[in-house]
Amino acid sequence: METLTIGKLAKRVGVSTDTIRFYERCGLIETAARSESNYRLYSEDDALRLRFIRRAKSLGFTLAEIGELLVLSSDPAATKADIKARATKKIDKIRHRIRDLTRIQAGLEQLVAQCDGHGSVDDCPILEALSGEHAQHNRSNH
Amino acid sequence: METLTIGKLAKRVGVSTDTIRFYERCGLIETAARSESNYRLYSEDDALRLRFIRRAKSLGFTLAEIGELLVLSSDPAATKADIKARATKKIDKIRHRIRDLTRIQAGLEQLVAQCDGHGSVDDCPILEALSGEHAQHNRSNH
DNA sequence: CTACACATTGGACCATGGACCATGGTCAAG
DNA sequence: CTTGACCATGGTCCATGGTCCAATGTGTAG
Repeated sequence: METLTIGKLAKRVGVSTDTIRFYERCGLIETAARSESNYRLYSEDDALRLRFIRRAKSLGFTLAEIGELLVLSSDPAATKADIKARATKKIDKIRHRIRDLTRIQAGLEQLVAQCDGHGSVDDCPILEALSGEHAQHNRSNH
Repeated sequence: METLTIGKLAKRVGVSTDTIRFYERCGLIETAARSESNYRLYSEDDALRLRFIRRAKSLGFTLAEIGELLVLSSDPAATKADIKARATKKIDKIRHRIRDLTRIQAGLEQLVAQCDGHGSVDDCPILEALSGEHAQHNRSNH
């Protein structure tokens, strides 16, 4: 089996060497084997694992969630239902976030629609709305 | 004019005293006047300004952006177009973020749809997709 | 042999928006 | 006078996902 130094692995996968060491510190990848001169040695399996992380990240999973997925993926007692539940939960979170953003967008659009965009800011309807003429635009989100 | 200590102001507006001091450090609110005993002293105007910040935040503006809005709002040379441009730019950013999230959501939904949710993770289509059937011709297993 | 590229470590730093802490001064009530 | 609530400062810490750094060792090409 071909062994890779951290730099080769990084290039092959498309991440930085710092990122690989960071993932190792986080426990996302196992502590690598070492050469005589204490260099980390990797295999193609490690490249696969890093690509897995990259793809999961692009689907919105956090590193912590990816860690869970990786644990499950090598747990003989884990079920497809476990994985599916994680993905479904993530979808729910994203849906929620989209709803929040959509509400915010609507609020801003309403303000923008009220502003003709001419003249000084003295009577800007956007600023007036923020200054709280009608002070009860309640329930902040985060 | 009634003067408020930081605690009273915080309660009135619904933020913490830490938050008010933090905003002062950031330059979002002016350095407060001080009492003989070095206590910060605030007026109703400060309460208005803090509420402005609270509302703008709930509309998705960052503190830096809110700072700009506040500068514009007291700049005689500023125009409604300036404010409107800020709001429109923010809408664009939000729209973009929503598009990203929607794409991610669609990707996840597609994966979830492929998984029947029964049995061990050995042949989980979600994990298989993340493991990169696209990127690698060689699916070694043993 | 001499460069130069690459590897190692631990730690500091980035943005964001505050929360929390210790230590010490101030103020009002009882 | 004492107690407890409030205020001051400057500092650290949180999550997130890394990046950058210095000092030092190693591998390789010319």
